[in-house]
Amino acid sequence: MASLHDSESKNPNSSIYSRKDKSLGVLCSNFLRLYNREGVECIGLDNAANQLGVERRRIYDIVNILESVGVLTRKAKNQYNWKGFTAIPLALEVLRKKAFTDNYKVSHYCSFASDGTENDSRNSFNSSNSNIDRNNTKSSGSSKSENNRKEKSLGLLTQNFIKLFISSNADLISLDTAATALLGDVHDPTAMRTKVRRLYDIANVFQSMNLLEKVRHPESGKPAFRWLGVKGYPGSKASPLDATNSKQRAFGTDITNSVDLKRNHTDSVSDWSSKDVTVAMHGNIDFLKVECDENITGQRSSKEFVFGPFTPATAHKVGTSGNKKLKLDQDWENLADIYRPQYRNKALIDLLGHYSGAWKSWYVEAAEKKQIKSAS
DNA sequence: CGCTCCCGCCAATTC
DNA sequence: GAATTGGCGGGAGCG
Repeated sequence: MASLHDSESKNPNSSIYSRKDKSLGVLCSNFLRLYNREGVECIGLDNAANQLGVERRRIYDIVNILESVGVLTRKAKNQYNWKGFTAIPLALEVLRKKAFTDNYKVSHYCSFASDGTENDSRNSFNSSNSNIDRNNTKSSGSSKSENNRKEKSLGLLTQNFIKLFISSNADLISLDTAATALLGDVHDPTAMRTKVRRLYDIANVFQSMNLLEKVRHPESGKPAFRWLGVKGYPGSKASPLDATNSKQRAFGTDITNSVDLKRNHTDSVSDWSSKDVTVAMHGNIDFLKVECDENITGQRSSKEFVFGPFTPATAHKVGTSGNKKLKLDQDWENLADIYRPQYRNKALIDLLGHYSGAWKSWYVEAAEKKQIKSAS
């Protein structure tokens, strides 16, 4: 039904081109919509670029950001594994811990209380290694920072940006502030501009995922961002924007049982991730069904799971659980081909808005699942 | 006119 | 040495 194929006439010359239609945020939404559905496990960059109708370069942006929050993981050249949103909590939890371990002194930066305490030129923030899974610190010899490239990667920046939020008690952070903090010192206007540009990119995709919210700062009136993290709206038990059809499965069983009005920024993440999620993840596996067959142990039986609102409108039921995943890849490609979203497609845009809303309501729903349950 | 941030050049990395 | 990745910032769109 209301699918998004380009039903209308082909609309030859896309009349109204808007820069916005090409934003990373929109692209991210499309990307998510395209891959966040059951059965998806591997993503080919070429395919993605084609389906989404953008150059490869943009895919890298999206993928890098998504990877830094666990939604994807690199599998091989041109290949990524889809982990899904269920992986976000854990990723955030890890970040939170890391942030503490590394002892981010964000507040320090946020308040602009500068004092030249750091001992070296460019500072800590970036260099705070991200994932040193390699315990063998080959820090031998030159600390020359040859790995400069890596340190400046979008992925790392993304994680640091997040850390900034979850490890500080600042509710609102402007990109300038963030950039300043992330840059450590460096009073270089050029570096600053570049950093801010990147932050805009990140902020856009996070906004599309509803992890971040852009608001106007009360006084200054300047734009700033608020970290929503995994629990969308804290205090507001508010009205789920039109609970997009009831079909949505309320997210596993008990995932968010602690949501509530914690309203404490510091653990906004843990609310969703730490305890509950952990439990949920171990508790009912079927809850996270997106994974790669490779290492799957086999039975996990039925229960096709659809993650929240991004449920494909026309999803074909996998029904018989999955052994057929082998050729799923192929099917997927074909199927995707049919859709072929186009930015110019007005209908698509609308639809995306719809999904965005759905995603939002999903949060609310998760937060109130208890009530919902008793609602009957 | 200043905030956003798309676009794609081209260097670093990886096959 | 070709193909992938992806930093980077010019400069255009938009409010």
